[in-house]
Amino acid sequence: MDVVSPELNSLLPDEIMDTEAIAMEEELPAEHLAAPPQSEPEPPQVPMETELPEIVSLCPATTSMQMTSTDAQCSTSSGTQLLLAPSSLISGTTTSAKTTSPAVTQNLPKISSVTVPANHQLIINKVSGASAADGKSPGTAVLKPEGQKLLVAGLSKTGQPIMLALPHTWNKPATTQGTGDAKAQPTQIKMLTTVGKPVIAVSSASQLMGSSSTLQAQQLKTLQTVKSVQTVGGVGTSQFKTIIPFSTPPNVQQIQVPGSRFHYVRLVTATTGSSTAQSSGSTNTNPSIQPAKPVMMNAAVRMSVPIVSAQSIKQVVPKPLTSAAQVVTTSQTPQRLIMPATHLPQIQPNLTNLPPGTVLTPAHGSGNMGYAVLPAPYVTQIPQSAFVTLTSSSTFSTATPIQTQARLSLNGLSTSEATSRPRKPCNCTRSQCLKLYCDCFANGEFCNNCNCVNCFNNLDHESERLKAIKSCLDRNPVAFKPKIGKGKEGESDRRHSKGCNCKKSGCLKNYCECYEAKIMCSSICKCMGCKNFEESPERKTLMHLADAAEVRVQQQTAAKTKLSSQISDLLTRTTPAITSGGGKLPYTFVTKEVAEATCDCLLEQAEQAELTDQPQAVAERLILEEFGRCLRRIISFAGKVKTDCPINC
DNA sequence: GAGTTTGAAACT
DNA sequence: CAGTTTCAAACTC
Repeated sequence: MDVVSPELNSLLPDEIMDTEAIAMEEELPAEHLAAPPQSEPEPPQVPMETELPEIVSLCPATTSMQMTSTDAQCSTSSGTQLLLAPSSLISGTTTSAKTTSPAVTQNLPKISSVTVPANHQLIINKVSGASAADGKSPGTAVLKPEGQKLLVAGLSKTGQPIMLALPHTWNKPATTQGTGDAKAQPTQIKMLTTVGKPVIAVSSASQLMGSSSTLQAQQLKTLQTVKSVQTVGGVGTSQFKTIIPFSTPPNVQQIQVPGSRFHYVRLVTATTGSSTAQSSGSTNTNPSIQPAKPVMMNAAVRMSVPIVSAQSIKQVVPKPLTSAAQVVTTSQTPQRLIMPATHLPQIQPNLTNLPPGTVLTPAHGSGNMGYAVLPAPYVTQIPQSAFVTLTSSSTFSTATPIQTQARLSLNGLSTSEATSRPRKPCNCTRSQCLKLYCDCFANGEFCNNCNCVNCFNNLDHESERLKAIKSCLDRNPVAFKPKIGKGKEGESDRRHSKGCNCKKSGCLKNYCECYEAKIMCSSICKCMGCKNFEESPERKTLMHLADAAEVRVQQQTAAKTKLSSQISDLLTRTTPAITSGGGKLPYTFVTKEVAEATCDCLLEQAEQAELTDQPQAVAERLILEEFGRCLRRIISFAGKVKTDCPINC
């Protein structure tokens, strides 16, 4: 299957390919492709992943606000409810409408009907003129050619909104195809739903918003957690890339590489009408024009980002994005974006002030797109206070002022992982950390504080890294997917996706990926002499030992913590008594002269004791008492010095 | 810390 | 797809 259309390939870094969606589609059994009754329970199929390929997207608020009527929807084969609008775009075919959430349906136009094929693909063809519902293309909803916007939204069974917003330009052929003909090359929007998971596709902000581009920033308030979406692309192609438009201009797009944990942020300049994205399935003959466009999105900021209801989307209050930096936040997530609109001359010098590793990719052709690709782990690795200034050299030649300082606080899984469970530093020496041997690379993270040699797994070597990612994905499209995921129903909750291949370790050492993941080997393992199964006495023994060791470690840690706390408390309580005005005493108060004077005092005391024929014990006591007095005098003097000289001198 | 063992990844 | 090599982590001493 052609995963990435030529136009998106030209638009995005090479490595941005959706393996997860591919796998997802491949994993979907046939029964899931058939349309079940709406009331049918959730299909049992569970993707072999623990990390749900949810997607964070920013859905333009005005997309739904532009809608004027209500209740346009249909259902997918998986039971997902879809909402299609506006009705003027669609002339009906077969699928019956279903009721959906008022939050979603409000302000949406009615449509007569639309067909969602049993393969979970919603195909909307733009056909000029009258209805195309001539039966020649079953399962196809027909768009009118006016370039109108289409919103596909709905609710999953869990009530989460599913939205697909399309720019009006989507029903034009992609500019990247050059000779594309809108009529001959109908736009197809392929929507892949995943069992029980909401789907969101977000259109290009610039395309959607038109003159309302200033509203884009507010749209950032909407964060959607999404399962899988494929959008854009032409006939026979599937797009699984994720670009989430933030605004225009500038546009900030999150790009998710499904199957991996790379999160990208792309800042894109405004696209003009001439360079507006046009989707088509035909070949890309003009890659220079690359507008922001909606693409497949996936996960990784996943899990922790809650789904925002369609109502929330509509409640976003448009507010012009002016020169002042705006902090766009969502009440439901800590994610935010600061986007000051500053004029070009002020920006260009900032190119030299970018944080290390920031990648600026020259704009293509038309020059209206410049972007930076920042893997989210990098975002999480840089200080939160760091601002990333992104722009494009070619952008400077345009009339559109661009300066985007984006501070992304991705509060997703990767962030928490990065902060709470920092990856063990790698020690790669020969792989340049660009092969899956490297744990950092394999987990989609940059090397950070590692001990590697000749490391290329950083933004200084972004091009090499991207090539390596692509190479890995070529070899194995799911190379960046978690290996440990859910097994089939009735099996263990977690299991290795490929199974191990151990021969000598008995699968009871960390050489074994199953054992390392603290899971038992399964039927798909090809190991020899496996002892990593439920009833294995060796395994039980090891588990007990490991548990005991863990308890010991925890106890030791607790003891250390308690001791440290006690010491700290003691110092806190005693410090005021030995200081003057708080703070530390001058650290140079024990000078050579002071020490000599102290020793003289002690010797004098010793001589006194000797002269008076005191017993040794008494002599020692007298000396110690003298020492105590000396110390008190020293401390007292030091305190006075500190008072006279606030700076430690 | 150096050397060995191990199995996944990469290569052929 | 199987066999071999490479690689880095796990392990041992």
